[in-house]
Amino acid sequence: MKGIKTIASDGTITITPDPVAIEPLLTPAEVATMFRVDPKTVTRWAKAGRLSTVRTLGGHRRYREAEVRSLLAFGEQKRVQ
Amino acid sequence: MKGIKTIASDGTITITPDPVAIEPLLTPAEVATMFRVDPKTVTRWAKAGRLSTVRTLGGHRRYREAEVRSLLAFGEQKRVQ
DNA sequence: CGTCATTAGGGTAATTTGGGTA
DNA sequence: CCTGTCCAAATTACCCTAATGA
Repeated sequence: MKGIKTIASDGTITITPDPVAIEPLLTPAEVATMFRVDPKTVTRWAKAGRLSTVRTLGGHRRYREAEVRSLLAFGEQKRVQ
Repeated sequence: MKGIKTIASDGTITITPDPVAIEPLLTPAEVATMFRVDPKTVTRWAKAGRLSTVRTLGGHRRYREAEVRSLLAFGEQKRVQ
């Protein structure tokens, strides 16, 4: 069950979007690998406000995949010397 | 229909045929997906009292969707360009 | 009645945080 | 200004078996 549709005993019907599709997140290590930098550097970007973060209840950071990919795509553009 | 139909901003559709509202619950796997952590980590949060839990008669944990979403939003930081 | 994915447990690696420094 | 590294403490991930849920 992926939490798409639930029917309570009282007849309540709840349709919930797939949690996976709501907001794909990346770990610090994954972002670091994508940018070919140290995870610590990614943390500094987050601290500086260059990257938005979602925190786990334990304080670890998670990064939005869409935002990271967008930043990566921008950097991949060829620049004229 | 005698029921009440509500559509949340996140797309969740709730049809309640009775004035009594039933709280939507999430499985450990769903909460883990939303936070991008292991399901066992969600269990640790519950043990530590950081998440309120609803137990099935068999001992499995269920989590309140509203609480999970509010915790996710709380840690969000906006990007400063 | 079985079937199979998920969860609860517990234990042990791996990762992340934060500060300070190069 | 930006990045990599060392450190200790905290958090999270992965391993297993047995039980629960759908």
